[in-house]
Amino acid sequence: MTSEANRGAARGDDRDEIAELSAVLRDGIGRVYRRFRTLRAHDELGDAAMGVLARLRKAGPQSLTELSTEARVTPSSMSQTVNRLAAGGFLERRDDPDDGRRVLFHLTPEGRRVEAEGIARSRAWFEGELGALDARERAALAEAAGILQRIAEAPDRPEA
Amino acid sequence: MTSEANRGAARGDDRDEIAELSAVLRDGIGRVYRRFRTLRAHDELGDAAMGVLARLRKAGPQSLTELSTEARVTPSSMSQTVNRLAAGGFLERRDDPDDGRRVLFHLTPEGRRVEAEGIARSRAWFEGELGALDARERAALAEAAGILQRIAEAPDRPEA
DNA sequence: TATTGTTATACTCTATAACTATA
DNA sequence: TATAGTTATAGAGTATAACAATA
Repeated sequence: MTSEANRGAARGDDRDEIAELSAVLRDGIGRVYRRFRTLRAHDELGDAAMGVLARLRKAGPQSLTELSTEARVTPSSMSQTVNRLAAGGFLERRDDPDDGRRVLFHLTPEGRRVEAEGIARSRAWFEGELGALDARERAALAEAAGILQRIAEAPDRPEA
Repeated sequence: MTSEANRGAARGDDRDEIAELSAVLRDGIGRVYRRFRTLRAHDELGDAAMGVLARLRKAGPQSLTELSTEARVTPSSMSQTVNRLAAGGFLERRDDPDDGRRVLFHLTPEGRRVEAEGIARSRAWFEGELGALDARERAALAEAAGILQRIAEAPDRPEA
């Protein structure tokens, strides 16, 4: 457990520092996330729906399983999210020609449009705030972003 | 990364860097936030409810307006959240003796207990991940946390 | 009049359980 | 049997609108 020198330390005096960092970082993340959510215009799609559209734009047509895995929600939850999107005309179902069980979800032109425009407001706000920082602060955020993405994908820890 | 250290630059070549940082950071924040949410045990309170309990512990009894302002939700939303918490016995309403319109929400012993225990699972996971980082990475996260908290509280920008 | 708080109603997002269809 | 996807139902969280009580 306490073998490695650098990584996986978390022992002795580090523990207080880590607990403090955990609390502060979690608080900051929660605040910014909720701020994004509240900056959404009233006629815009919700965050789960927007996430699906963004995923389809970035990765092309996806199956339900792929979408639910990427978003870390159950297939059932994702099925309902894509139902709302399909009802609104933002995506289409198409049967996978190679596997009769699978369904591939494709962006419609309308879906592509709202994906491009949908995050404009909160993005303008966030970019404005980031632009007001100095280069050193932005560098810290850039490094933090990479670490957060990595942590978010980490498998559950067996938790000794 | 370009040279200068003047705040509020955000012009010329910086713009691409900021747009990229915005997208990546937002993605990382969203992923970690949702990960926190899904790590919640099924019998635990939701994130809005836990946020209220945490606020009451940290800041003492609060009015509805104070709670809703701090959480950036409408007073109506917060009223419903505290209703659920009161129904579960996690907090109590007490009339403000100095202002008949106000109600102060107090933690009950049970509320204090679940607040202390409730975040244990996701905190253990997060602290485990943070403990696996090296000191330089943790320093970047610590700086990022402070910046995020500051940004989250920034007033809306007039939108140039 | 302004502020504080509430209820009624509706939508998004999520989950578990039970189900169908295909591999 | 295993995998992919769906529907039914329920609960949390949020919002707007309409309201009551107090300052």
